[in-house]
Amino acid sequence: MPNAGKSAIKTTVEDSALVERRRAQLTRAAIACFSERGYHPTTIRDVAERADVSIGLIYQYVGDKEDLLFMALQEVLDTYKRQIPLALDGIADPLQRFWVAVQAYARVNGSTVDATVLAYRETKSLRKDRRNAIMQMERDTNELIAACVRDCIDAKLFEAIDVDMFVYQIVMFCHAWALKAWHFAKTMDVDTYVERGLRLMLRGVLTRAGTKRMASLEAGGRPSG
Amino acid sequence: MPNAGKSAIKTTVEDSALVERRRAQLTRAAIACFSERGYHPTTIRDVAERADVSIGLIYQYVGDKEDLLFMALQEVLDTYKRQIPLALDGIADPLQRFWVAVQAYARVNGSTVDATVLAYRETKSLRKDRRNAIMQMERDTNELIAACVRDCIDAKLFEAIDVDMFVYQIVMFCHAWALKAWHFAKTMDVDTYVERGLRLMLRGVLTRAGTKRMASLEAGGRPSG
Amino acid sequence: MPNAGKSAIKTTVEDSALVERRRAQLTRAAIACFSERGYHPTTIRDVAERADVSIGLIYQYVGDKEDLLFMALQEVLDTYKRQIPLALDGIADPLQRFWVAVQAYARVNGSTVDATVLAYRETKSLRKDRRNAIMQMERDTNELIAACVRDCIDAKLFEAIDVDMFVYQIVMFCHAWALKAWHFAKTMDVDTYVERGLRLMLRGVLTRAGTKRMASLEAGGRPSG
Amino acid sequence: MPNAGKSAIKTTVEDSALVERRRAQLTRAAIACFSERGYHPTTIRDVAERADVSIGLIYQYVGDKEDLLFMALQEVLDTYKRQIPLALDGIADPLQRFWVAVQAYARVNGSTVDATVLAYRETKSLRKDRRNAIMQMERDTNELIAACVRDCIDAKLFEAIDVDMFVYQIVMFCHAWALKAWHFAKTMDVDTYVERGLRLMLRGVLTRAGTKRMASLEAGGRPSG
DNA sequence: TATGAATGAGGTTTCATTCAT
DNA sequence: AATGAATGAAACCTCATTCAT
Repeated sequence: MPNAGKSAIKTTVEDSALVERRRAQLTRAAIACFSERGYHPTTIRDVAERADVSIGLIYQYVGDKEDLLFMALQEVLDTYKRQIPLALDGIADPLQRFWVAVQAYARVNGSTVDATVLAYRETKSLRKDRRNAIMQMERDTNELIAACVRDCIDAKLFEAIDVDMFVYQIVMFCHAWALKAWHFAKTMDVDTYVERGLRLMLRGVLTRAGTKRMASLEAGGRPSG
Repeated sequence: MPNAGKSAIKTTVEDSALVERRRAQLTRAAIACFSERGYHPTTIRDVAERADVSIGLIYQYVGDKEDLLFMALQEVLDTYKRQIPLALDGIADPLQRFWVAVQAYARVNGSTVDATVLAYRETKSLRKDRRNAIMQMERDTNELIAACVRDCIDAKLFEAIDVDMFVYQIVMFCHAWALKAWHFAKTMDVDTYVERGLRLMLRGVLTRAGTKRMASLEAGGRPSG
Repeated sequence: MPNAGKSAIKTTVEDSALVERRRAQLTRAAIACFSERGYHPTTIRDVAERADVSIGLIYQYVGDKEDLLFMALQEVLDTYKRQIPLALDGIADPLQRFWVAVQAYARVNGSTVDATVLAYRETKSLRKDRRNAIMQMERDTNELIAACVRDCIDAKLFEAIDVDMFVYQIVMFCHAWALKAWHFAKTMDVDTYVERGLRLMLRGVLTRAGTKRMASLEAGGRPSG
Repeated sequence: MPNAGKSAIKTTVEDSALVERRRAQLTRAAIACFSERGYHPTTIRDVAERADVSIGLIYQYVGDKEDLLFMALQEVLDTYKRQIPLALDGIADPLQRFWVAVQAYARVNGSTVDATVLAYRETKSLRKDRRNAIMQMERDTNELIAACVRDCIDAKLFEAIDVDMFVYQIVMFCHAWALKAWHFAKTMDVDTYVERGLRLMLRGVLTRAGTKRMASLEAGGRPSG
């Protein structure tokens, strides 16, 4: 069940299916606009035009402009929470699960570079309670990866490393693709980025067993793009 | 020489020492305001009050509000460029130089968390040419660290790793301290953060010689606070 | 025949009994809303919710928002025109008729303080022709009292006073109960107010015969609450 | 010292003489606009144009639109508090003082009919605390007249009547000139109105001594326009 | 050089009214 | 006949910028 925080936002419309649909429409438009120009410079009129609705309509589904930002950020964070489990589905090997999870994370990043940057830029523009809600969603996502790391350690594929720190390094590494797109995007694609990056990060993390397993996975073909 | 971009910004004042002094004053105020509330929500009046000058005065040293942002971001980026060489001064051992450089970088971060976040949030609010100038400053700083890495490789203390990727991982790791302060700052201080983080990142990077050298450095006492 | 101004208001509904019923329902809601918050701050939605109908329905019985105000004010003024004759029914003595008429007037006031204030506040919000219609209704009501006064003069119970002025003083006195409710309502009820006020106003108006008649009425018991 | 309540209103302008002057200018414009069309239908632009200033300027001397209303109502009420003492200056005879006070009250009314109506219509549009402040000002003014009444009673010129009630009847009588201008203004001027009205109201209030004094005053010429 | 009052374009938000269902 | 989602004009208010002193 995505969108746990849908609760708070005001609407004057009663048909809840319609509310769902319109909100999705507005969220899409908001992400596009905010990503392009930033939250503050974007006007409600911009969002209305992008969503191809009237200005008035927006205020039937949303209390104020900040709600649009909240919806946008929720959607961005939610995408991770949806995509990672999806990518993991059916995969059993811990090392492969780890790799696939990171790859999924980075791919979401890669496909929505602007949205990721948006999350970095504008989370602070939210009221405190909403900022906390967004941060909790981020923690939830990180936990998906942390679980994979712990499984690798339990399976003796990873050394007994500092999990929290390692997860954050991985997450930051993924975000870096978006945040420093102007540096990386010119020279490689996301999958190459993940490949090169993980290879570097795993050097000191894989056990001997882990290294072997990795080799066999590569022989069998790691899931690529 | 700080303020490489001195060129562009308009002023009606002729005494260039005065311009220098006022600009520094305004930059300080701007960094404080923008860090606190963000660029767009901050008003010129806010900056004027923080700098304890009149609104009119600002426009004698600055063409428009964006100039203040540019000056602020320049100053933030400049701090790295000043602090890292300062910290390296007098140190010869490549491994120690590397460590000290990263530490200096992270410490600047730690002492100006808000300013670092500011750079992430608001660089996009600049006009293209200025955005490029800021990004170039970031590349220059990264190069300071890259040089240390290459020296370590040349000295056979580091394996022949992917330098560019490694530097970015380190830089992102440092920034993470500011960007994810809400996660880390509760549980440790910057130096501990650097310690734990680098230890993890260096696991697969140090050569056998590098590992030994590291041990001896630790015995002799790594530079602390 | 209430609703003399039935003419003007637009409707798309043909069943005239239904129109009557719905209009009454809307008028009640409008009086309540407008009294509470004033005409302009009240929204059509407010009225719709109070009347427990949809917004769209309102526009099937009413041309625009101003119609609601007109209906509301008509209803308020109409109440006087209905209540005074009702109270006078069966009473023959001129002095008692006068007293009862004033009392009835004041009681309507007392029971609908907000509505009376509404009439004072918002009559000006009407278009000229409607404003005139409302003022005519007020004159009609005043005439009901003026007739009582003239009867008292003809019966030598009142001196030959300035009738017009006297009627206005009485009417204003009654309205004052509503307009200055914050002053009077704390210390007495309407009937006491009328009692104290009329006693004062009649001091110089009653003839010797009038004074005697008053005394005998009081002995026999004036109609109270 | 008029305008005890000037305190609360926000301004960004420091020169307090200028604030005083601008506020007076805005208040004049506000009274004119609000009287003409009512508070809600009047736009800030209307006031700005009437005062011949920019919209922005208004918000340097006033926090919001409601402040304009408050200032306007204060000014209206203040006029009474200034004019009555002015008219009483130098007059000693209690009966004449009473007459002159009522006359002054009614004249203010007469010269600012719209403003008086404004006070009736729009006091409710104020926030509670300000509404109270305005009502207190009204009570203060009433007290000026009440004092005259009490002096007349003490001097045995008035019977020992219900002072509070009498004062309210007089005040309402004066207001009626404005509130029912459409009725009275056609047939007489204010002074005639006061003359006819007071003559009626005083019939039962004057003592025998009071009646004599009144006659002698009239012989000597009551203060007219 | 320094000040701060003045300007007005433009942003967010509301709400009377319409109209397809 | 009844509903309520959709519209968009127009209101309030902010704030970057100017300019007379």
